[in-house]
Formats: sequence, C-alpha cells, structure tokens
Amino acid sequence: MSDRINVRSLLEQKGQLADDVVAIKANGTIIDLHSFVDPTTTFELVRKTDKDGLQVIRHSTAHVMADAVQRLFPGTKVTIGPAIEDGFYYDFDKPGGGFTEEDLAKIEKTIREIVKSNTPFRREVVTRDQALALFEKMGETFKVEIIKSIPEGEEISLYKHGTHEKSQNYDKDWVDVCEGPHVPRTSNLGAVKLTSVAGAYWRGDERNPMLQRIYGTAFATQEALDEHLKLIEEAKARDHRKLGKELELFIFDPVAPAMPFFLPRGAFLYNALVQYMREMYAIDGYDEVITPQAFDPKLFRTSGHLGNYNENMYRLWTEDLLEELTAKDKDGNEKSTAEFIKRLQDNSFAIKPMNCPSHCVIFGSRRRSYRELPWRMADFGRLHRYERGGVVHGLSRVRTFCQDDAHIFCTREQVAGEIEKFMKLFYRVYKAFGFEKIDVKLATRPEKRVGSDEFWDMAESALQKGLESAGLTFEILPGEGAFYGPKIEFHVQDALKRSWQLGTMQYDPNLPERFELDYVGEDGKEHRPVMLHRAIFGSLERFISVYIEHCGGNFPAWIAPMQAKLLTVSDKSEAYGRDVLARLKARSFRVEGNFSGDKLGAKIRDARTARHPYMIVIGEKDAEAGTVSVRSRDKGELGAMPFDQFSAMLAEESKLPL
RNA sequence: GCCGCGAUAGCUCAGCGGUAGAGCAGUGCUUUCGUAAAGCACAGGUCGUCGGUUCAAGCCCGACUCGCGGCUCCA
Repeated sequence: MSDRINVRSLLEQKGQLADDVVAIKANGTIIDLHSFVDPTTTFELVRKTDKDGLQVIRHSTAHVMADAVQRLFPGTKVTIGPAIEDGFYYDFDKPGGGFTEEDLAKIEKTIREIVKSNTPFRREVVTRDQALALFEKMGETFKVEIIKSIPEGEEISLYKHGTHEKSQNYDKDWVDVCEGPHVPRTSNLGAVKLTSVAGAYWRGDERNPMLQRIYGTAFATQEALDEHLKLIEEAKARDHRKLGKELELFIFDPVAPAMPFFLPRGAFLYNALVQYMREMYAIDGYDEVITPQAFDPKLFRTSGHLGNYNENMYRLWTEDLLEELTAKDKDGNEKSTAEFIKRLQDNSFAIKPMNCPSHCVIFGSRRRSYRELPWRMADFGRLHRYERGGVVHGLSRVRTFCQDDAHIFCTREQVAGEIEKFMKLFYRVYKAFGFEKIDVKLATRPEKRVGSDEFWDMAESALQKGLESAGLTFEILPGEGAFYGPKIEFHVQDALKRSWQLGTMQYDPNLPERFELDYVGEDGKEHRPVMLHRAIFGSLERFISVYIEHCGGNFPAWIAPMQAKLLTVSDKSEAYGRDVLARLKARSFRVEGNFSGDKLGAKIRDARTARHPYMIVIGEKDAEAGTVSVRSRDKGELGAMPFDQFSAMLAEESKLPL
C-alpha cells in the first residue's frame, strides 16, 4: 500500500483542482480536500453545485454561522450543526434567551464578513484527550459531552477556519470537533440566508435543556438561493390553511381549538372521500359498522388505553355523576379532592380516541366461526384526541378527526394474504389521487413491548415480506413500533416538505388477547384471531390537507366541490344561462351561475381564483346557436360546443377513479 | 408541554403614546359588456381577553386565550 496523500495534492497532480471542486467521492463517501487518501483510490469530483457539494457548503456555512454567533454573542456555547435537506441548522446554548429577527440579520452580516475574509478551512486529527482538554478549556460543555460519546478507536478531527494563512498564527481560529467534510476556503461560501429561529431539545430529548436553533440555507450561487426562496414562497401559496380559507373549505374557531368546521365545499370533499372509500370497500369485501362515541371507562381499561393513553383522552361527566361522586359517605364525611379525582377518573365516560376497542366488542358479541374470517370491519367514526398545544397544525394535526379505519380479524395463516390485498388497495387509491412520492417505513419492536421475541420475529417478517412482495423500497425505523406490534407507515410530504404519516398497517395480537376473542376453527376448537389495524387515507382531515397542497386546490372534476361556474356575458343571455344551469343541475352536476352585472373579464377572474375545473360562458351567440362556450381550468379555451357534448365530457370526468 | 414570534374591518395588511386607515370582499345605483379586476356611493372595528403603567394605551408592561415557525409527541 502506498503512502496516503492529501486530496488537494492528489487533485493538483492530476490537474483536476478547480475553484468549484469542494470534495471527492470515493466508495460512496464524501472526502474533503483537507483529508488524506490512498493515491490509487478511484474517485469522482464533487463540485459545489452537485447535491453532495451543496451538503458540504451547507455544513461549512453552519460552522461559519456558529463562528459569527460566538463573535456577536460571547458566552454562547455550541452544540451541533449539520446540513439537512434544503439547508442547515446549528443549535446553541445562549444565555439570556433566544435570538431575534434582528439578531439573524446581524449574524448574516458577520457571516458575509467571514466569507469575504477568504480564510482556509483546516483539518487536524487529535487524540481524544487532546480534544477533551481543548473544549474543556473553552468551557464548551456540550462539545465535551459529544467527544465523550464518540466510540473508542474512532478518529477525532477538528475543523478550523478564520485565520488567513499569511498571518501564520492560527490561535484565533474558530474550531469545532467535526467529522467534516468542509469546503477548502470560506470564499467557497456566500449565498446564505438565515431563515428562522426555533427551540430544540439537546439530543432531542424533552427532559434535556432547550437550545436555540438557527435554521438557514446556502447555495453555490445567489441565483440558486433566490430561486430556492422563490419556490418556498410559491409553496406557501399552496398551504392548505390558506387555500382552505380562500376556497371556503373549512374554518377554525377558538370555541373549538384545533377542531375543524367543514364548510359546504369542504364537507363535500370529506364526503366524497368517504364515498370513494366505500366503493373500494365494496370491491375488497369490507363491512362497515357504526359504533358509539363515548364509553364506560371499563372498555379502555380492558384495551389498555386507560393508563397509557390518559393524557390524550377527553372525558365526560354529567351532573348525576358529579352528585354521586361528591356524596358524603355514610358517616357524613366529605371526600378528599384526591379521592374525588380518582373516582372521576375511574367512572367518567371516555370519548373514543380510536375505534379498535369497539370493534373487539362487536367481534366478541357472539360466537364466531373460522368461516367468518377474514372479517374486515370498517368504521368512519369520529375520534377525539387531546393533542398538546404546540403540535396542532391546520387540518394535518387536529383534535377531532375521522380515520378510514378498519380492523381485519383473521387467522395467522391469512395474514400474508391480507397484507398483500391491503398493499394493492393502498397503491390503487394513492395512484387515483395522483400521489407518487410515498415514503414507506417499517417500525419495529420498541424497548417497552409485550409479546415474545418469537412473536416479534414473526410479525416483523410478515410485514416486511408484504412490503417486499409489493416491490417497495422502505426504511426501517428501529424501536418505533407500537408496544403491541410492528407497523408499516406511509408518509407523504406537504407543500413545505414536512412529512405526514397517512396510511398504516399494524399487526396486533394484543387486543384479541385482552378482549379474549376467539373463533371456532375447522377442528372445532377455539382459536385466537389476529387483528390487523389498517388505514389508507390515515385520517380524512390529514389526507385532505396534503391533497389540497398536492393539487394546489385544483381538484379534478370528480371530487371538485364545484365542477363548473356558468358566466353570462350580459343580462341579455340570462334566460338562456338559467336554462343551461337548470339542465346541468338536473344531471346532478355541481354548477353555479354568476348572473351579476360584472363584466365577463371580472367573472372569469373570480372563477379562476375559485379554481373550478370548468367555466361555461353564455352569451348571445350561444343562445342563438344553442351552444355553451367552455373554458377548462387545465386545458384552456375549448370553444363553443353543443350542450350534450359538454355534459357527456363532464359526466365522464365525474366518474370515480376506480 | 418547551423555545421564539404574532393577534387592528369578512379577507390581506398599514398605523407603534395624542380624534381607528387602505385595498379586496359586501350592499345600493349607474354600466349590458365575449375570456384575468367598469364607475360612483354607502356600510364594516370596545384594535384577541383581563389587569397594570400614564393626563392620555392598538401602541408600553404582565397574565391568559388562540394562532404561526420549530422541538418533543402523533393519524
């Protein structure tokens, strides 16, 4: 083996050193110009405009930002600052509260100064003790903790920048313990924008102190940065909360925090999803049930939710119950508050946060035969979960919602077939709605769990095989399964690339156990069924939120709350317009007329912003010829056509995408 | 729940100690018009709630409620 060589020298020898080369990629690893490699290594160049190069730029910018922050806010401690999708962040422990918007502007200015100083990044490999001594001396307690958690035997490197090589005195360099890679010089950076400040827990644990996180982004050029910022602005225009208001789909009111009021058009969307799913259920053999909203707490004691899920449940009380619970005992003593609370918790009804326990009640309501299995029990019941204040978000995370919920009771042998059937249905539905980017995850056994290792091996491999036979690539989330079983999660991103879990499939042997559910098998003996929890939309509310953002409020005709707007050119064509409108309504199309005195241009503009699939312009020429002039939202001007032609076209587009 | 920020007319926002503003939407009148905004007029607000500072509070301070960006947690 030959002697290792500095990457910069290697590139120089090969004549491949260029201003925009920030690193090389060898065996899938990004290695910066400061590192040493085997000179015979095969590699490709990483330029600052490449995806990998951007990561390097962003990581280096995070360092420069931390440097700027420590210059401006002495006493602030650094923690970590990685590159992330679309940018970077750095977490600080800042005495005396967080950063303000003005602080961000100052920090950005200082970053630019550091960039302009055009100083080199330098990499130094040190021993664990040297690193510890250095950061302890600096008082960087979080860094000391990080160094201590680096596995024994792993190389520890420092990255420094800030001093020009001419000065020869690197004492004032800003230093961070870091794996790298980093750009050669600060002048490789520059197109930087600090986007927001936020709180974040040290090491992601809410028991730890909260740090101040600054988010930013960086690009190879100012043009690329501007383009990115423009895209974000455009994405914000698709925010479902904004469109929900503009298109009059739903509202929120402080009288019911985080619980949506669906307006007529939003209610139409909601009902259309239910109707669509019912069609799917008819094809795939699901039976829909309707179950109560509030339950004796015994039910949730049996299911195990009481105790584990208390903080998320809404409870009910009645005057009768309060009287009963506050009644003096037979010796005339009043109950203590603690006792009253205990009795209230034990006795007050609970609003259901999920449907599964009710379905177990139905399954157990009489003797079941193996001939009834698999039994796919669907429920569009309304659920309530008390979510902590900071987590609610438009329709995506609410306190009352409806899942397209179903539980499949089946034998162990039937599990594989049911998973396969579900996967097919799932992808059929998402295709119908035009979703292509779906992140599939398999959440496996958590530390706190019930059931034997054999069970978990079996259940995890059943789900995994289901995903594999469906030909899906998926990510494994170790330890993130439910306490009772593993789950498959389907995630979709909103307009701002926040990921939301929609569909799920979960393997649950626990509830049948707790509810002592049995069926009589072919052998005449009792057997315990397996229960699969599954949802395709996840929750209608959340699905609607991502779907609104996915289509930007441009709903296809089959699900558009208003399919067409009829616009008259002037009063002269009102009679014919009303006739056409009545004929369309008679065919059950969702249409509305605009017979106001506005000019056609204004009517068109209104209808455009309302995003209806069609506009039907009615003027005197149409009245004479008996035509309608059609303008499609998606295809533009279609010109005059006979009524029947338009009607047939809209009828075709109104069909459910089966 | 935690960190930070915010709340003024139905909507979008300006005003930041000294008599509540604009555009759009709404209503009325005029206009009768062929593919992205006709004109005029009128009407709309205890400036989120409660308390404090001040001669004087949308404006300053505090608490609460609701919301926004994150974190943690979740469909």
